[in-house]
Amino acid sequence: MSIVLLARDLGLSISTVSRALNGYTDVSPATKQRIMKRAKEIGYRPNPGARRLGSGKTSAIGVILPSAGDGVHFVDSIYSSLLGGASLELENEGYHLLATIQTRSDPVRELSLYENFIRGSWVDAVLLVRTRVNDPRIDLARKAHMPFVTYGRTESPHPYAWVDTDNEKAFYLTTRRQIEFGHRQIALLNAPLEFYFARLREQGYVRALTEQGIAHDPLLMLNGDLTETSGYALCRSLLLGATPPTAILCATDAMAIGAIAACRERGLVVGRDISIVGYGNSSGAAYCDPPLTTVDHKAFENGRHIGQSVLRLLRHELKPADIHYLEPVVLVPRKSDGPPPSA
Amino acid sequence: MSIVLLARDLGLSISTVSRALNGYTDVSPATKQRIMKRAKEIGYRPNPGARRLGSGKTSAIGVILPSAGDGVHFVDSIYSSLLGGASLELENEGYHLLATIQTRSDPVRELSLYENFIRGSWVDAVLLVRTRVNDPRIDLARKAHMPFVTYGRTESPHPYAWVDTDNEKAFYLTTRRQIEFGHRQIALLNAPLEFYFARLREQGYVRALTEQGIAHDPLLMLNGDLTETSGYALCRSLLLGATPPTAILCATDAMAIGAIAACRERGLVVGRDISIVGYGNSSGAAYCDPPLTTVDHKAFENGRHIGQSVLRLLRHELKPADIHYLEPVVLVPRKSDGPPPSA
DNA sequence: AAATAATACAAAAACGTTTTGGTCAACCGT
DNA sequence: ACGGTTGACCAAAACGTTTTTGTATTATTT
Repeated sequence: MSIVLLARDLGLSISTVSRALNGYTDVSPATKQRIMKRAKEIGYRPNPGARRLGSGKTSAIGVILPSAGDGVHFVDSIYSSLLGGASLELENEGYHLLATIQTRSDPVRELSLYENFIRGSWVDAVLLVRTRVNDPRIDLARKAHMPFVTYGRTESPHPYAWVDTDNEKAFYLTTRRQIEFGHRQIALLNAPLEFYFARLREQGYVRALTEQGIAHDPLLMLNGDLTETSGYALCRSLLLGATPPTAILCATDAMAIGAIAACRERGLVVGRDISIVGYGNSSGAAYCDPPLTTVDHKAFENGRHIGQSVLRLLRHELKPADIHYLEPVVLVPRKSDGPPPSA
Repeated sequence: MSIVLLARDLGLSISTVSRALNGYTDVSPATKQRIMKRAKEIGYRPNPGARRLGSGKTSAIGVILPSAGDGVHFVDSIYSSLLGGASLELENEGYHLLATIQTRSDPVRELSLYENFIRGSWVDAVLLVRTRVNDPRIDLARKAHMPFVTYGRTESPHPYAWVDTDNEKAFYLTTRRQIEFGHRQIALLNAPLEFYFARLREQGYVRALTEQGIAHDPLLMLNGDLTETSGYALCRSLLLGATPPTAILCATDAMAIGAIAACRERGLVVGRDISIVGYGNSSGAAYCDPPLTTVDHKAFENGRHIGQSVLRLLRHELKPADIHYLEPVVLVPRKSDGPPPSA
């Protein structure tokens, strides 16, 4: 099965066969054809280990998947779609994803896992998802000269390749929508602000409010993890407060579903007495009661862009500084929001 | 960084260093200590490619993740928890998951992806999840002498290592619960019967009915994919039928949520007018309206068992025939089911 | 005290590629 | 007809481990 046998079988040297298979030009088209044909017949597959040793290339892309929340043992569906898209693009070019699933969110351990991937030369590139405002992973990869693409931006002085969804716009749009409905007390159930996407969402939210001359109220800007449980708890505390909001924007559909449950518990009819908006357009969003107004952020498409970006990086087609993609979001209006009860 | 440099630095031969690092006994404890210490200081990490080439071991475990449904671009959260658990166990021993995410369910492509993993010697073992009644992956792995662990059983004449949840029991219990509530028209919204778990669930369902002298009605046994959309459509068609069921058992919580939406649309109050039961105890199940009665199948725990089983297989501690683990399920009673309206 | 066994280390081969640095012949322009 | 270029191929080195086999030295047995 080895290239040695294949070369012997063809009466050619190992190097010629290797170069033919790797698309070098110093092999005549006829010979190349012959090699390709025989390789397929014989079922030859280069040994990844040997290839790795010979060329230093691993054909693997490393990624560490964050869990959805603290103590929660599953990956946010956003990331599974994202990885699906990336995987699709990468598989086509013979790359595989080397994935570790983090069962608890732990930045320190996450970094050490990436360090292992990078320093141990396990991979040709890494995917950095769910970027933080100051993300040590960026520096780690940069210093090790390991190509990387991030999903989400960060505050780095150096240029880097990123793919992102327009989080700022998304929350600008949903906030504005609530304002136009007549809401003035609009709450934001956000992710922790250490994540850059959370900061962008807050910016979009604040911008919409400011534009309309509404002061943003810190008491209405809460942070939690991305789960239903968190959405429920946060919403509950808001409703029990002195001046409960008339609209609540959530960082994920899951949070929104939790928030809806909290409202229901208080006897509020969501969409009439109070507006709830999600984010992500998850599969469940259309089927909750009422159907959830949300934002489609096209995770799968983003994943494809990430995959393509990695490939361009590895082929040296573009420099990191020239690889940026901001996916536009689309608002998915459904029944969970509307004018405030007073209007 | 190479072992050569490390050996030279220590004034020892490469082989001694290698053997010390790999836990062989023909190195004196003192020397071993010295080597370990220096290796840590110097930050030595064996090159995975070279190790792979030298030993034939890859330190990678291959898995292909199925998407939740047709045309759906995300991984069922069951599998992400499962992989989280497996990953946890495997990382401890220095193994990584080599994962491909299937964005559409395509058994042929799935098989070819596994073939690539196996024949191309990318991995030391594979994880076969969501087994089919007749699963060609089993034969593929067996014939290639590739160690494997399945999640879910199958109809294979040969012994193999498996981990599974007690699907039969789960649906026996939920069906029985409905019968005890007084239901007689109980529908089953199942996964396609090509999946072995779907068959087991049907068996549990039928057993409970038969035990109580109730004939199972083929018209009440429907199959779909595992999404909300499918649950909605299937439930809708049941409700529009001649004799609508008074209770509906669903293969996933997502399907149940879809089913609840369909009931709501018809003006039925779930938990009072009709019973709906899910499966999986997903994070959303507790927050839908009404909170969903479901079955906790401990995907994360199962994943840990899978990881441990793989390790045992690779260490030759146990033979495949001796690795079986059936996780007990626990019913999670909530508010979505109860006595039928007539009672 | 000699024979045997155990211990601790080392030399060298093997793993299967890619890459480097050629060689040789045919073709080119002048 | 001659140096220079190009096209097609090859030999050998390199990659960094593990594994196999070998060899002193020391300990144990009889």
